[in-house]
Amino acid sequence: MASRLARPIILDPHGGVDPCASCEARQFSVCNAIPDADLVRLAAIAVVTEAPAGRTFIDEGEPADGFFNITAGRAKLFKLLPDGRRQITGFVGVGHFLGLAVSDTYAFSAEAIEPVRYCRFSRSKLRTLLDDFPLMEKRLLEVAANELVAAQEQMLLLGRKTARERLASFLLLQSRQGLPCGHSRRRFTLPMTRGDIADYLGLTIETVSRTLTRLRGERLIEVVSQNELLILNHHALESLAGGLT
Amino acid sequence: MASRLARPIILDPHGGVDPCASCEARQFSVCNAIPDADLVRLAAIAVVTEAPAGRTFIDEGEPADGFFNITAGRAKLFKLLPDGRRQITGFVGVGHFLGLAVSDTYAFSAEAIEPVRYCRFSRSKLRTLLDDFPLMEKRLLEVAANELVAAQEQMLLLGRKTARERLASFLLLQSRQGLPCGHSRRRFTLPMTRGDIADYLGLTIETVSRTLTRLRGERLIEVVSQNELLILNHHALESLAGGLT
DNA sequence: CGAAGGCTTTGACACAGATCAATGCGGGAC
DNA sequence: GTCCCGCATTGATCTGTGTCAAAGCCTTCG
Repeated sequence: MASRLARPIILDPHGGVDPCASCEARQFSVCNAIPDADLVRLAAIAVVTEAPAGRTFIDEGEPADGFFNITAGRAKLFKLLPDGRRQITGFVGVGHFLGLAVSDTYAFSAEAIEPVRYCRFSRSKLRTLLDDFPLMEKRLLEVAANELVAAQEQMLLLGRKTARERLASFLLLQSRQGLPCGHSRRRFTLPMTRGDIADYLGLTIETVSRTLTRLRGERLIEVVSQNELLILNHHALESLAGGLT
Repeated sequence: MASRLARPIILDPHGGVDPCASCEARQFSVCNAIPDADLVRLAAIAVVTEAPAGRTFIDEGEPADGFFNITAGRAKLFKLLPDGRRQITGFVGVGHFLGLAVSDTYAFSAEAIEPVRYCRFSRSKLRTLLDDFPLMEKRLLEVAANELVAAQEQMLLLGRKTARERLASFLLLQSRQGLPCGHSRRRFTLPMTRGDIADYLGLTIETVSRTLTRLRGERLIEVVSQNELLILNHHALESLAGGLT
């Protein structure tokens, strides 16, 4: 992961290779709605930026002057209450588009979990681009609709599932979202801390830890290392996640 | 309300008045993206339907062959777990567009709270219409983005707020969404039952009831009748909803 | 009018998960 | 190696909210 980020950034506005054409995130992103021939236009308005792990690169409440497209690494999105209580609303990775909200301030914050690289688009320039490429707007609508479905699923989890059910749901989600290539999907990495998991599931660190221990005791999972995990009984985990027992 | 619904439906595919042109929901809806001159096309593909209070008119998991646009009444959207636990993901009213999800089955169910009237569009016909009116697609994207923001706010509520904070947030939301005309915004109606409120806030009926009683005791609200409510101390309610104390 | 049934309120008690408090562990600096 | 230091685990206890149970109170309907 770190080695991928260590490569020099190849954005070069004054000619040379078109960075968007060689972007490895393009296939996962709404950018793929822009035809190859027009990628220069996309590249012209994209500002590539990097954020080290732990850096907050979107601040809830700040003026929302830009949109973001993650091209490397993973980040967490969250909202805070004044006393510090935190709800993580999602973990996002390569290809994820951020900042859709039609509002003048960001509705959430974003913090890099791993070193992150992203393209930043100004609101007005993206607007113009979208007007010229309605297909991209269609893709954005698709993406938004899918996120809405995921958000409703998460509301069900937060409002009605028990701690065990939440963990089961979360682990299955992570196993599905695991790095697209490599890893058998039964074995995968959790790039986030227990605290992040707790804030995503509406629990405390201790409950997450205890629940994982219990799932391990029941032979549903195996905790290979602190952030590597193996699913032993996929079927039982699915039942649990679905609310049976 | 009932009298409004008792009016005859004026949809008449073989000529006569254009029903969409005279639709009172149009101003609140994405339909307003269709220019007046083309409303006939919209009317041609809309099937007007009514559902009495209590009727479930969208079933989670069923093939998603249609999209819906509410033109009268209020409905609740929800997801169920196999053992009956229910999470209400939202209350929707006039102008609300349902069924965005890019999936072949519905991700949630919808049930009328009051008598509801809606326009139903088949997936393919709406697709064609959207291709011809990109402005409507833009409006849909806006709507979806706003719903996403609301969904994230609800995740914060469900994952991190206390019962009192949830009720305060809910009451303020309802006072804002109260019927656009009439009512002073301090006084408003709750068209849903305590059970619905509980399932929306991730609580039980008893906790909702007790918490309302307590807020009443603290003179933050007044419960005029079972489903009519008056906000006495808006400021204190805002603080509570925001997580202060 | 009075009976009936559904919704709401109130009370007593239970429990899942939070809080408080050690202790354990693993990876980086040197 | 070994000293840190942050994260994770485990234990003991507490508590907000759930559960169970019993009234209360509208609204409908005969």
